[in-house]
Amino acid sequence: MTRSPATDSPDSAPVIQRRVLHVDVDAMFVQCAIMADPAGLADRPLILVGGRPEQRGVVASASYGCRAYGVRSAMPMATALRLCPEATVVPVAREMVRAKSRELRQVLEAWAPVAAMASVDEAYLDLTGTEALYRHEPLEGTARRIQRDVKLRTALDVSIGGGSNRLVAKLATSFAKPRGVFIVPAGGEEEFVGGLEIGDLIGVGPSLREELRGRGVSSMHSLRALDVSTLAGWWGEDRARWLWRRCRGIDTTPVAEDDVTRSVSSETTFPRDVRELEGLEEALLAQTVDAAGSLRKKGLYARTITVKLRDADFRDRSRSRTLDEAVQTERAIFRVARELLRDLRRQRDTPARLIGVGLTNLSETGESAQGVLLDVAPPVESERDRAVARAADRLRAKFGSAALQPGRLVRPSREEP
DNA sequence: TCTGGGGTCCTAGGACCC
DNA sequence: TCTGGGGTCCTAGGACCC
Repeated sequence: MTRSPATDSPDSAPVIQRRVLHVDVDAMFVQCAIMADPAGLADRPLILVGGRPEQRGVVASASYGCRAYGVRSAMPMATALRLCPEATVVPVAREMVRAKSRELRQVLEAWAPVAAMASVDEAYLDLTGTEALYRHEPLEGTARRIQRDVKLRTALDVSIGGGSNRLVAKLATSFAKPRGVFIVPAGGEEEFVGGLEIGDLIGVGPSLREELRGRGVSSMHSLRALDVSTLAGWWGEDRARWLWRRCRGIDTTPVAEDDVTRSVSSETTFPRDVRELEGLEEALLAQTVDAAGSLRKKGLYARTITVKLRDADFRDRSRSRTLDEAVQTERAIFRVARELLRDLRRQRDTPARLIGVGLTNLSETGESAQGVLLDVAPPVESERDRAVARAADRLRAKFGSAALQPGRLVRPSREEP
C-alpha cells in the first residue's frame, strides 16, 4: 500500500491510500420510466415530474434529449415545457425506482467489501484492500468491469468516478457521464479539484457561493489562497477547516454503511393555496397517516413531531414538540400535530401552499426517555393504539391504501382488534 | 415561468445541570 | 458586587443534496 502525499494542515493525517469508486445511475428516473413502459416511452424526449403532474410540479429528471434544450432538475414544469414543448411528461415510476435501486445495491455489494448507497441512484464503494483480490488491476479496469456487470444484471447504465476519497470520486463521476469511467490518479487530487469551479464542490451551494463572491472570492484559485484563520474569521473553525480541505480535494470520511434513519416525513403541496383551518387539518391528518405508516414500516418510534407550513409567499415556518415518550401511531402524532398547526396559524394566519409533518428523535423502542414519567402520567400512546395501527397497516397492505380512510383511524371503532 | 418531496447536517439561542 | 465554563437538550430556521 502506498501513502497519500502529506498535506500541510489542518488535520494533516497521512492515511493508507484508499481506492474509492462512486457509482451513479445515468438519469435513473428516466431509465426506470422506460423500463416500466418500454413500448410507450423509449426514444422519446422525457421529463419526469415530481409532485402532481402539470400542477405546481417541477422536473425530477429529464432525458438527455431534453437536457440538450436546457431542461434541468428542479425547474418548474412550465419553464421546462417552454424549452422542450415536444417532451412527454410522466410521473416518477416509484416502484421501479425502488426495485432497481435494490438490484443495484445487490450487484455492488458483491464487488466491494464496503458498499454504501448514498441515495436511490448512487453508491460509494471502498475497494481498499482488494488489490490482491483483483490482481493489482488498475482501478479503472475494475470500474469498467463493475459497469458491465451492473448493465448485465440490472439493465441500468451507470457512470463511475474514482479516486482516493469520496469527494474526488464523486466529482470525477461528472466527467464520466454518461456511461463512462473517470479515475483521478492518486496524488492528482489537488490538481483535479483545482480545475473545477467553486460551485462544483459538494456542499457548496448558491448561498455559500454568493457569500464567497461577496468577499471577493470567485475562483478556486482565490479560495485556495486563503488560510484557515481567515476563513475561520468569517464562519468559525469547523466550517473553515471543512472548506479548506474541500477545495483541495481532501476528504477522510469513510465509506460506511450507516443506514440509520434519522427522520421520516411526509409533505404535500396543494393544487391551490389553502386558508381554512379545516382544510389544513384534513391535509395534516393525511400526511400524518402517511408518515406514521412509514415510521412503523421501519419499526421505529419518534419523540419529536414537527409541523411545517409553507406560506403562499414561500416562507417556511415550523413548530415542533418533543415528547417524553416515543410514539408511532397517527392517533398520538396527530393529537400533537394539530396543536402545533394551530400554533403556527396563531403566529401568522395566511394561505398555505404546503403542509407537512416530520418525525425525528427516532428510536427502535417505544419506551419513555425518562422511564419514571410513565408511572406518573398515562402513556400518550397505549399498546392497544399500536396494535390497532399495525392491524390497519396489514389491511392496507392487503387491500390497498383506500381500504381505510384516515378519518376512521383517528377514532378506531370497537370492533377493530 | 413560479418554484416537489424525501432526506441530512449545521447553527444559534435559551434552558438546565454540574 | 459580580457573575465561570462546559455539556446536553430543545427549538426554529436554513443550506444543501438527489
